[in-house]
Amino acid sequence: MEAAGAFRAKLLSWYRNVRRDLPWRRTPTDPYRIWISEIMLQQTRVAAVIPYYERFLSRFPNPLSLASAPEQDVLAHWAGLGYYSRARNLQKAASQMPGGEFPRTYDEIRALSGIGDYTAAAVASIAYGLPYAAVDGNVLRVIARVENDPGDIKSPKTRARFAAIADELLDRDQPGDFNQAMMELGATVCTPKNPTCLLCPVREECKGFAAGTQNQLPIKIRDGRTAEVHITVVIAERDDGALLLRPSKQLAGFWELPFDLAGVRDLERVGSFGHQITFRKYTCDVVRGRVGRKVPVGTEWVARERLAELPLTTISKKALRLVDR
DNA sequence: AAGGCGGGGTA
DNA sequence: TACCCAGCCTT
Repeated sequence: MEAAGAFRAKLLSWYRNVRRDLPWRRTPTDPYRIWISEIMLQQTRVAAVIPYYERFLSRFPNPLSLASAPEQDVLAHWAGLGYYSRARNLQKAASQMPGGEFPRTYDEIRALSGIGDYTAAAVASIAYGLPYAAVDGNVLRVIARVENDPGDIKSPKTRARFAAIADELLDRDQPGDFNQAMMELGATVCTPKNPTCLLCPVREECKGFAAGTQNQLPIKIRDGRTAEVHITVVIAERDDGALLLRPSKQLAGFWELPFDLAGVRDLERVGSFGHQITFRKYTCDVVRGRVGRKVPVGTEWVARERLAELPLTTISKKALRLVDR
């Protein structure tokens, strides 16, 4: 099975077994109720939301009742949840629905006040089965680990890359369950600290687990601070002198020695060095090893003669300098 | 691209 | 204490 297919199948099967019984999961086709739950869940834990959810919905059961209520009344039902602009936007959005009819397309949903990319995708996929990947903090973390991608998740570039990956992984036949499964995984297994990888349904397709880097992912660079990243650079040389390389994800157009690579045999430690680039401080261990007849995905053998013509990243050059070539 | 917006749980 | 959380909006 294709890699994304295996990932989907395992994740969804796991989700059906372990999914928590949450109030909003009992009315999965009601866009209004899903919307309310998604807004409440923004930056707010499930446990904190539950008591508010039922209370709010019995007082404001549909868009019309919400739109016509006094703002004070809406705020009173929100008091304690925080981020009160959410409540104001909720009411504003309700008044943006003609006749109290909840919009039926992603673009219309996305245009409502207080709804961004994440919430629009969540509501569209869960309530209507539309194929949009919902990418929240959980999903960013899961993808960083599954892909073993050290990109800074604060940067729009990285987010765009992760969103594209989420879109590829998405199960287009059951996008709602898939999105919830990704978030459930992030919330219960692939947690920020001490993820329980031994209980993870997609451990075998996780490059971060294979490389042992899951605990330092995702990378989140903070203001004025540098993130320390530890990588293991692999030098694999073929008998004819060809070197195992891959295109760099960070530095488009450049090639690099693979690092944090699974499935390398006969490891021999070569040395280590430090490298600082913008806000990232790398500690690089360098190893020499052998790979199987089939090279790891994304890598390829590059003949010695071609090496001089290729732009190599500085980290790769420093690593190669450590061996006698 | 950066800052503001709440409150609570967790290591 | 610091981080983190089913983010979004404004500047």
